[in-house]
Amino acid sequence: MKQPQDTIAARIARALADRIITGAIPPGAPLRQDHVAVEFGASHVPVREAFRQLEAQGLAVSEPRRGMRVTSFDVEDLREVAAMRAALEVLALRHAAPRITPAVLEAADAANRAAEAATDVHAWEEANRRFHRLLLAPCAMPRLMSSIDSLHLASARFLFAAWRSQWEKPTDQEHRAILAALRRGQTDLACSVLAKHVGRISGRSPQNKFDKSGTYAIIG
Amino acid sequence: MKQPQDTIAARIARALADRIITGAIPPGAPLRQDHVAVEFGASHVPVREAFRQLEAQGLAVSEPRRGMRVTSFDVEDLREVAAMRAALEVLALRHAAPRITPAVLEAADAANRAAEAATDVHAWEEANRRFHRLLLAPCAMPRLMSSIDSLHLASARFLFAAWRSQWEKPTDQEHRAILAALRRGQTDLACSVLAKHVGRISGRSPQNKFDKSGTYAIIG
DNA sequence: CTGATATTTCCTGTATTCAGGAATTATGGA
DNA sequence: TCCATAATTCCTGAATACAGGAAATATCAG
Repeated sequence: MKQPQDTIAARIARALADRIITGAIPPGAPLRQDHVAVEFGASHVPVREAFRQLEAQGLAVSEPRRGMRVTSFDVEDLREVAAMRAALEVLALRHAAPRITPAVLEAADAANRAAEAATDVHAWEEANRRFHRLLLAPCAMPRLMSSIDSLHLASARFLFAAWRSQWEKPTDQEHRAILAALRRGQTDLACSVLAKHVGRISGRSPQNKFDKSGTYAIIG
Repeated sequence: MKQPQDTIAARIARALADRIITGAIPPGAPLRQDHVAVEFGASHVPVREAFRQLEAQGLAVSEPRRGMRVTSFDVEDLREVAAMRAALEVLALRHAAPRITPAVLEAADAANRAAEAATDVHAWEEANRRFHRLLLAPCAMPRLMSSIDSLHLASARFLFAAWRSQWEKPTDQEHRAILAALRRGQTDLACSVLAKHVGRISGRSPQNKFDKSGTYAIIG
């Protein structure tokens, strides 16, 4: 259960990150270190380190002498994340394309089928993220992949916030188009489809469910 | 001297980050928390938090149960940083261009003149970074700007590592071309010049001064 | 010289305590 | 009554002391 090469701070950070992403801890909520410490049966030192990790992931902000607070977001943030994802994922795909093997394409296809078979938003998100990551990872650029992962985290927050109650599964026709282009070696086409596809996420969520103040306005 | 709204951990992180970027602490060097603590007259708790901040900036890596270590880098990392900068700075400029005022252009011009008047690499780097930041900041995308800042940090590390001893000042002709294009409202031209300009940094450093193992191979 | 063991070093985490700032509540004056 | 000021309380930031454990180093026997 508990890996020895896994620090308590890292475990707390993962648990809190998951709650923030899924919306279990809402945007704007304060994170009180003593409260978290007793919940995880730890002292405040690893808790503070976990807070720093959340801060690095953009999931929380520290207001000195006033504690940590879960970050808020609005449609503008979603658009920004989408634009950054488009730019960076296209860059990654361009470098990855020559190194993508048939095995990778097959795995990505499987991930896409898993997404289309998903029955809830959580499973769909996991499969969708896996699809993107499989195609981009061959670029072998660790810093770039880490940035993309962080953006996917933010995207997932929006997804869960907007589509918690009712959620209609998208068809992911574009995923298939990307795979088809890659199979034919049409890197440019794959990149342009990917850019459009990622750009679409900022239009796919129901904007009226976010208010403009940046605070939480969710959802039945 | 000491701002009250400034935590000890943040001060330690800034001081260490500066040393790492300038090369005062070389790549691969271990960061021992107790040594840092006594040097700054602090306990190990804020030091560990500072380490996390360095980790978030990509300046150090934590090997669990073995301590922190300053990250190494090689030409491949430089190319990756350059490619990411090109992608993200073009994105930022495209959003910033319609909001750039004559005052911003004037300030950028001043920064460029300061760069050309710089007598040492440190002053040049500061002015160069200011030039880029002035033109991009009007995009009003905080996450994007923070990513670009982080990439500039990494770029500066390469710059200081490669050009510590002898350093010939570049002419920054391209900076002027970007400004001219922006003054004429030619956003596309400005973006393409910027992309080429940023891409050039990966060819401008003397590659032979980096070895392939990723360790430090610098410089008189 | 080699390999196993012992020692040391230092990272990770706990518990306790305290100082200082922020927010809230209580108090007093107009 | 209402507003401004003062007191209290809460919580973060930080220090100190200490324990457990892993890794590196030194030591010693064969």
